[in-house]
Amino acid sequence: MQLSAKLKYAICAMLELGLQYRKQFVSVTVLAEKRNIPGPFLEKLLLQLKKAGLTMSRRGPDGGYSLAMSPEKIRIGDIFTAIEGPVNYTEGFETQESYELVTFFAEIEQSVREVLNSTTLHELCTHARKYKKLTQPTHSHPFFI
Amino acid sequence: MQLSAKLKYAICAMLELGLQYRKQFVSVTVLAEKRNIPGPFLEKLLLQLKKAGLTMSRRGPDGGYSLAMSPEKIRIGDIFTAIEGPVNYTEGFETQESYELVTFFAEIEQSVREVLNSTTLHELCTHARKYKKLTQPTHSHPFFI
DNA sequence: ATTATTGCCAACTGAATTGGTTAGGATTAT
DNA sequence: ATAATCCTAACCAATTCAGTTGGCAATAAT
Repeated sequence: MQLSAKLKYAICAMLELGLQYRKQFVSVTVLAEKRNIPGPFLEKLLLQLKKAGLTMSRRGPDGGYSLAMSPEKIRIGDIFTAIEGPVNYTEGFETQESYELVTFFAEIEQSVREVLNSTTLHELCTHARKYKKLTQPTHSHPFFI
Repeated sequence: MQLSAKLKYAICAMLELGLQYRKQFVSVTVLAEKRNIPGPFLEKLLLQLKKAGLTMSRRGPDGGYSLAMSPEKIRIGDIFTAIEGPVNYTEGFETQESYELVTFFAEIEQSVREVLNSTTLHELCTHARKYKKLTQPTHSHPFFI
């Protein structure tokens, strides 16, 4: 039971866009190289995220993608939903003489939703920045080379 | 983001076996008809559940499947794992220059595990019995036909 | 105006997975 | 013996996954 590559790529890309928020548009090529994602594939994902209202874009030189809103307003669950469709655990049980399970799985579904919606992209970015500081602490200053 | 038919079938079947626990072995055919699942397909699932140690079986006339242990000891997560493999949300992030996300998704993974492991098959059976009583309350006694 | 740079869009592809079926063999109660 | 059952392997069509290819549309800089 693993996450799809699609979803992982999407989350990586959104994280990177979150870290670059309000700086400039990031081109697909740069994003793809930075996070080691196949370019044309990432392109489709960013477009999908755009249609879901999570990213925006500009064409032409120095164009690229950016978040459509501040990282505080984007939850991990939003990315999930944009890529994999809405969480729906109950569908299908009705047809199998197992109505009992519908109400039950509705609860599990709700729990999963809460887990995915309990974290924003902003928190993920904070986590990532802290991580970066920990792993690359000695940023040598030009004077001390 | 839906559950696979496989998983739904497996849970329906396990629920039915839970309701019949300690009564008799239930044949694949009967189970399949009762829960409206394609027979040969269900057969494979029950075998898979057996290999995971959740069901046991007996061949020959009056043979069939039964739970390998009491419903109290079987968690929904166990059925998930038997069918879909272990929950693993972190794999793949290491290779994408996104180590930051590993620790993060390990937490989400843990939350999902807890949700799935917080309920036993026994509770599901209790829920189902209650549901049955509510929907089929007037079980007409032979004397009063 | 031209050109280079970007995003946008549709079609295609190979491999894997899903959701099954078919056919036959092994075991066991009667 | 035989009928009922599980066990095993092979097969199948359709869909999804994980991409690639190729061309069009917009835009900034010259």
